[in-house]
Amino acid sequence: MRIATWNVNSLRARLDLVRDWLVRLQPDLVCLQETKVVDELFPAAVLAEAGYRAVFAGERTYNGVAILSLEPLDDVRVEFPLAGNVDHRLISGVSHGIRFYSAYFPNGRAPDTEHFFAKLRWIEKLGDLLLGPDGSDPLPVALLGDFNVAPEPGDVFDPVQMEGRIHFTAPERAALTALGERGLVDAFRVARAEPGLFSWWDYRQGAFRRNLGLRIDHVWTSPAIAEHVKAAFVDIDERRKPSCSDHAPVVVDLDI
DNA sequence: ATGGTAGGATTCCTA
Repeated sequence: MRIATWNVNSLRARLDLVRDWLVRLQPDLVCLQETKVVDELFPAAVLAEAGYRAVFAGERTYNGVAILSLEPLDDVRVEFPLAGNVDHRLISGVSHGIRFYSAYFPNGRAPDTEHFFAKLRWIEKLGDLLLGPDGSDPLPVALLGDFNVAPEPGDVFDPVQMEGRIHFTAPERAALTALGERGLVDAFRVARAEPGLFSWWDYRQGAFRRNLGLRIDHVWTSPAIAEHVKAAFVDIDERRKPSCSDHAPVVVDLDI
């Protein structure tokens, strides 16, 4: 089974790239973030032509998540981890006996702002939602998405320069560590231990050309699923193309 | 320290 996550930064702006990528890579399931489209305008027909079903939860201009799959998903849920926040950042469905989540974590904007603390709370509440207060979900879980956090020094272009900046602060990394300790494994890292495997580069300042990237897009799974990881890669070619997203797809191959 | 590029709905907001 090939699974992937891709923050497309507007699905309609990226539709040709996404469709061509699906046809070429043939993933079984793809989690998208920042679709930036209301459900009424979701381009389901174009994706269906490429052979993919879609479930989605979007809004105007911002946020928006979807899961594309070759096989239909069961028991689809649209959820809002943080009470009072209606950003469309989380959708899930069941396939192959696994609950797959497409998640768009809050950006946080800048350390020690209200948005930053809301990000930390959102991550904590996501853990409650995925794994329950006692870490018990009846199904194994796969959490794919734009986590907006680089967990380790090898996940940022310069850990000294980045230390304490948004995406690489101690509280953000601690929030991810706590989430993992509830029963999730970085499945990408099962196959790929080396530093510098970035998934996002800012559009500005020639960041991609200079490889000033971060690994903030992740595939985390229950331990029983992580045992089945056979390969993983960032499809960096998608970041070189005209009119590309600022994120590249992250792909994990499982022998299930 | 600041601002830089991109997308989307409209002269700014978010990332």
